[in-house]
Amino acid sequence: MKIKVTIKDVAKRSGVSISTVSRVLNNSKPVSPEIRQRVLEAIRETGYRPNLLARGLVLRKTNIIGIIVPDISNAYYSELVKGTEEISNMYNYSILLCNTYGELKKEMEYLNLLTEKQVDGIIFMTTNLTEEHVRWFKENDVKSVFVNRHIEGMDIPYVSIDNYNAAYDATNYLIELGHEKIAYIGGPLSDEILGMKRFEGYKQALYDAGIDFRQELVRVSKIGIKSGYEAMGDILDVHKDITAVFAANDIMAIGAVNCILDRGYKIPQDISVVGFDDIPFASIIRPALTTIRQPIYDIGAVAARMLIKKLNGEKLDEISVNLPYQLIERDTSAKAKKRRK
Amino acid sequence: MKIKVTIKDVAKRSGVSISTVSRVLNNSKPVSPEIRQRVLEAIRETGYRPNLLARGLVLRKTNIIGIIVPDISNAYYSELVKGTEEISNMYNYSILLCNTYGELKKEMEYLNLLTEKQVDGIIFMTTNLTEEHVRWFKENDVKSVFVNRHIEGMDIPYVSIDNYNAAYDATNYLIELGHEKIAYIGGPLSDEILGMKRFEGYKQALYDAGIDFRQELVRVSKIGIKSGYEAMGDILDVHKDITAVFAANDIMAIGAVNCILDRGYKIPQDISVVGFDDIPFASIIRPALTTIRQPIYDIGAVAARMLIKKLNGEKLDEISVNLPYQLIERDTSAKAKKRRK
DNA sequence: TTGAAAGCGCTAACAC
DNA sequence: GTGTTAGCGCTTTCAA
Repeated sequence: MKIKVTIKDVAKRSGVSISTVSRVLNNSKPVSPEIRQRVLEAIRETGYRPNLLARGLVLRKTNIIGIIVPDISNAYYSELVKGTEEISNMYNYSILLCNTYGELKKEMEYLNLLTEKQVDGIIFMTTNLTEEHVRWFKENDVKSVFVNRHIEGMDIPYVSIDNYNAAYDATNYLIELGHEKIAYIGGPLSDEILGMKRFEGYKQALYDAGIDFRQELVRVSKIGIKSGYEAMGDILDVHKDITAVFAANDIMAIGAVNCILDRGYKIPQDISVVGFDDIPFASIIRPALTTIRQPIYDIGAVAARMLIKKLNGEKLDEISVNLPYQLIERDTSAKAKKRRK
Repeated sequence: MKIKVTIKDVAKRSGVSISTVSRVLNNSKPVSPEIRQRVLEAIRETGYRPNLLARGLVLRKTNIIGIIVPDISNAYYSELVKGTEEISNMYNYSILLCNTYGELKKEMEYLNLLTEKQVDGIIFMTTNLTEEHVRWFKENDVKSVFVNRHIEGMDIPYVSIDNYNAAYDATNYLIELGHEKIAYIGGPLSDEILGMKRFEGYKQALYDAGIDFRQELVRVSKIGIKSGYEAMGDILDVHKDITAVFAANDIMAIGAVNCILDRGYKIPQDISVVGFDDIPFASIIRPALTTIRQPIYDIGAVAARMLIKKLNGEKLDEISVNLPYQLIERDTSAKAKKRRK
């Protein structure tokens, strides 16, 4: 076990005071060239590494950003975390990763833990923003940025996409292909985005096109391939004549695709499917999935950038950012066979 | 901006010394019930939260584990990180996430950064273990655990699976199905696992079955769906009569599957495909991929558990652990049409 | 059982 | 330009 070498050792070895060492370390004040040289040499010889913990204690700054996600093994979140990680690293911040399984209890624990660990800021993601969250963020003024969620009336920035309009566009795309019986598969209603926003976009598009909304054509369940599969099955059991389905995310959409295929229907000839997110696998599965592309990596990157600006006391141009989305036409969607009446 | 409340404030408010507060906080020494009560109350009233940074400085313990991965957006690594995160959290450790893109430079930077941040230990993953890594780990005695890689002659524990035998079994499975012309698609040779171990298992299985190894049937490239697709294409251009292919991981296998399908062959009737890893999407794509299942989550969990034992000074039962793997038969593999001679 | 004081490794006034 | 010193918020001797 080597003994840790500290700033004192470097000071002693180079025959200067610790403040001088600190100065060359941080370039915080001028130091004469010869002394700087001596110090640098001593650092090299001793293999000195500054203790960032100690520095953090006096500077009240850890250069650590906490990131709270429901499920890091979910392609959506891992891509997003990658974005935050890269940007953070660029600005000399590290990422403390917290996985919550979407459980409120864990989320609250992590929120508290992160503040105790003195992280400089928090990037927060949850599927279900509750009163308890709101209260916490009101009581604890930790610099934070939200992703995909938003607390009304608080100045916590957030980054997302316009889920309502994106869902509207996706549905409308199917309508323009001539589809009328368009099923909807979504997340639980407790989920503001996957349960509500996208559902509303779907309904509005139907409405604007003069198509009656029919509750029998929608299935809502927890998010997952299997639920997507089952939801599709439930609908197909009763409504064999649907010609299209819009799923609130790719995971559910892929489940739906598998179900449709397993039942012997052809995609897109018999049934068109449109997903949401454009996770990497959307383009890989066959048939490749038509979907709404979210700039997932960018969302993470922008969230990190906004947080860092906040940490630097810079003014944010906008408190909330909606990044552009895009409809990606691939192989699961086609014109409806029967003409629209 | 609220002013941070410190242990001093709590002490003042409850009319005791900071040492007493510290004692009730940590249960480190007996404190009389009345005083304990007073202190607890003061803590509640002030909303005091211990500063873990300061505690870490004196205890020389941050309860943070650094984890270094090539690509967090890769399903394999994100699942693995999930395993470490969960176990770490159970034992009161947090995860500092470092994404390297497999670049040596970034890996070294992170290694240094993590030690400066005083993490208690490091879980290290790389695709290509170099001399520089070895040197670093020799010079810095940071408690670490390796995943899937191993430094010969050092007592750094690692956890993995037996890649050689798993690849052997996968290949042998195809042989037993009657296949003889079995192509191999793998990672770069610089990659100890995806380039070497699995390749050798493949060759040995061929050898043991009396099948001549043919270099023309192997393609090696960087890891990715696209490379898998292209590698498969290259082979198919020349050798239209192969009846099976073993890919060194699922990503490449999925690329290969898509290529085979795009060229109008049927899977598994014309060509069987076996992958490696059993990433979540292996069971989702159609046809579902036959593959070797690695207990990915468990690998991460075990790595974390081992590291934490090390941090506690507990003796490890084994310095290196190979977790069990399993061949999962799904829909991309079937008996060869022509009988083996 | 409690308090005073030293010190973890560092930065930043403040003096010189 | 350089050194001395007072903390940052906490734990832990050491005395009382």
